Amino acid sequence: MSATTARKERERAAREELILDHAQRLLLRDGYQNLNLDELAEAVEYSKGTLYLHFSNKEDLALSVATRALEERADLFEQANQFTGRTRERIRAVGIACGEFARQHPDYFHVELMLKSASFWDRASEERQHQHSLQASRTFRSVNHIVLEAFQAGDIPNTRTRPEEVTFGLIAVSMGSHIAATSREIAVACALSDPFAVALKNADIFCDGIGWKPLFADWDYPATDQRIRKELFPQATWLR
Amino acid sequence: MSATTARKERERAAREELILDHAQRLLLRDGYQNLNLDELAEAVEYSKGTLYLHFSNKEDLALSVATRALEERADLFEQANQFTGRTRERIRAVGIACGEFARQHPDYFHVELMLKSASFWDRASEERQHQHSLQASRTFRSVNHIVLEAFQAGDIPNTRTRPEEVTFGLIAVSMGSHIAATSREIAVACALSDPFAVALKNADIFCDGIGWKPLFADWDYPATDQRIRKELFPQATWLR
DNA sequence: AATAGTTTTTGACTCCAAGTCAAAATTCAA
DNA sequence: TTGAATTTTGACTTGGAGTCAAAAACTATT
Repeated sequence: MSATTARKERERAAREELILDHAQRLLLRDGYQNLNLDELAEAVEYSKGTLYLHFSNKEDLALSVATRALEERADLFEQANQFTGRTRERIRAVGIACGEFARQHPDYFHVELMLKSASFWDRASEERQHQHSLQASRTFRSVNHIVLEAFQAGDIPNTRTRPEEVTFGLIAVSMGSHIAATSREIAVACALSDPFAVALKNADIFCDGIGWKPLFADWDYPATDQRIRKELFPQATWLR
Repeated sequence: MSATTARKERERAAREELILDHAQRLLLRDGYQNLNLDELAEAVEYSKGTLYLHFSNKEDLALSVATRALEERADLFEQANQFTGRTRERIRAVGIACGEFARQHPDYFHVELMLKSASFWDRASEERQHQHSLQASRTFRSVNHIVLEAFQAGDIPNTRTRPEEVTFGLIAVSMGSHIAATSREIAVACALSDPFAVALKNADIFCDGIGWKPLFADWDYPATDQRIRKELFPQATWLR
C-alpha cells in the first residue's frame, strides 16, 4: 500500500523530469512563445491532459524548467564556495562557475528575465514561485557569504559600500555582461572575442574598483583560474 | 495632388503615433502577452484591420514601441554628450541620463530584453529591425565617443583593456544594475534604497576599477551631479 | 452634381493553440 | 472476477492573432 504509493510517486517524479527535459529542449529550440504543448505532449508520449496534471499552465511549466536550471546553478555556486584561498580567489571561483553554467545554458538569463515580468510570474503556481525563490536565494547567499568574509578579513576596505551593495554589484555586473554579450549588435560593435571571458573581466574590474585585495595586478589570477578549473571543473577541461 | 499626398502622409504618421501611444500604455499595464489587439483597436477608435496597415504583426508593433523609447534614450545620451568637463564627468552625465530614462520608462530594459530573443525579433519587419538597430548604435556611439576621448586624454591608463571593452563594461554594468534592481528578490535581499542611485554607484566602481581619472575619491562628483542635473535636466529637479 | 474609378477602412471570418473535462482505460482491493 | 477508485485521454471550448472580400470614403472627370 504505502509501497505502492511510493512507487507511484517515483514514477510521477520520473515523468515530470521527462516532461521537463523535452520542454527544455523545445524551449531552447523555439522560445517560449512558440512552445507548443500539443507538440510537447507528442514528444513525451503522453496526452496534453497529462501535462496539465503536472503543471497548472504554460507559464508554470516554463518556470519549472527555469527553476531546474537555477538549481543546477545554485549547486555550482555552493560547490565553488568549497574552494579554498583568499576571499577574492573564492569569489572568482563563483564567477567561473557562473561562466560554466552560462556555457551550458546559453539563454538561461533571457528566460530568467522573461519570467520576472509580472504578467508571466503571476500566472505560475504559488508552489513553483516558492521553489524558484528558494533556489534564487541559494545563489545569492553563496555570493554574499564570501563578500561578508572578505569584509571581516579586511580584504575589502570598509568604506562607502555595504556588503549587500557589493553582492548586488557583482550580480549586476555578471548578469549584465552575460546578457549584453549575447546581444547581437553590442557583441559585434565591441568586437568581443569570448563573451564568457568578458564577464569575468568585468567582475575583476568591479572588484578592483572597490579595492578587493589582492588587486588584479598584485596576484597571479591566471594561476588561480587554473587551480579552480582543475579542482572544481575537471570534467570541463576539454572546453578550454 | 502632391499636397494631398503630403497631407495624407501626415495623417498617417499622426495615426501611427496615436496607436503607439495607446500600445505603450497597454503594454505597460498588461505586458506583451496580455496586450490585446482588439482592445487596442477599440482604444484608438480604428478597426483591427487598420492596425495591420501600420504593423505587420504584434511583434512588429511592440518593437516599434520599444524603438520609440530607445530613440528618446539616444536623444538623452547625445544631449548628455554636450556636457563639458573632464571625460569622467561626461560619462557620468550619460549615466545620469540613463537613470532619468529608466525613471520615465520603468520596464524598458525588460521589453528590450524580450525583443532580443530570436523568436520575437525575427517576426518583426526588416524595416523596424533596421530602425531599432539604428537607434541602438546611436546610444552605443555616445558612450564609445567619450571612452575614446578618455583614452586619448590619458584619463584611462592604456593597459589591459581596449576602449570597446570599457564601453561594453559600462553598458553591461548599467543594464545589469537596472535589471537586477527592478527584480523582486534581489532588491529586497540587498536592501537597496534607490535603484537608480545604485546603477550610478556601480558604474563609479567600474570606472575606478579601470583607473579612469579623476578617481571617485579625488573629485567632488556630487558637485558634478548637481551641475549635470542643473544643466541637462532642469525640468527634473523636483524629482530629487 | 452625378458618375465612375481609386483608395482606404472595416469587421466578420479563419485558424491555431491553451486549457478543460466527461468518458475511457487502467489499476486496485476483495 | 468484478466493481470501485484512480489515472489518462483527446475531442471540445475558448480566446485572440491575423486575413480579406466587401463597404465606405475619397478623387477626378464630365
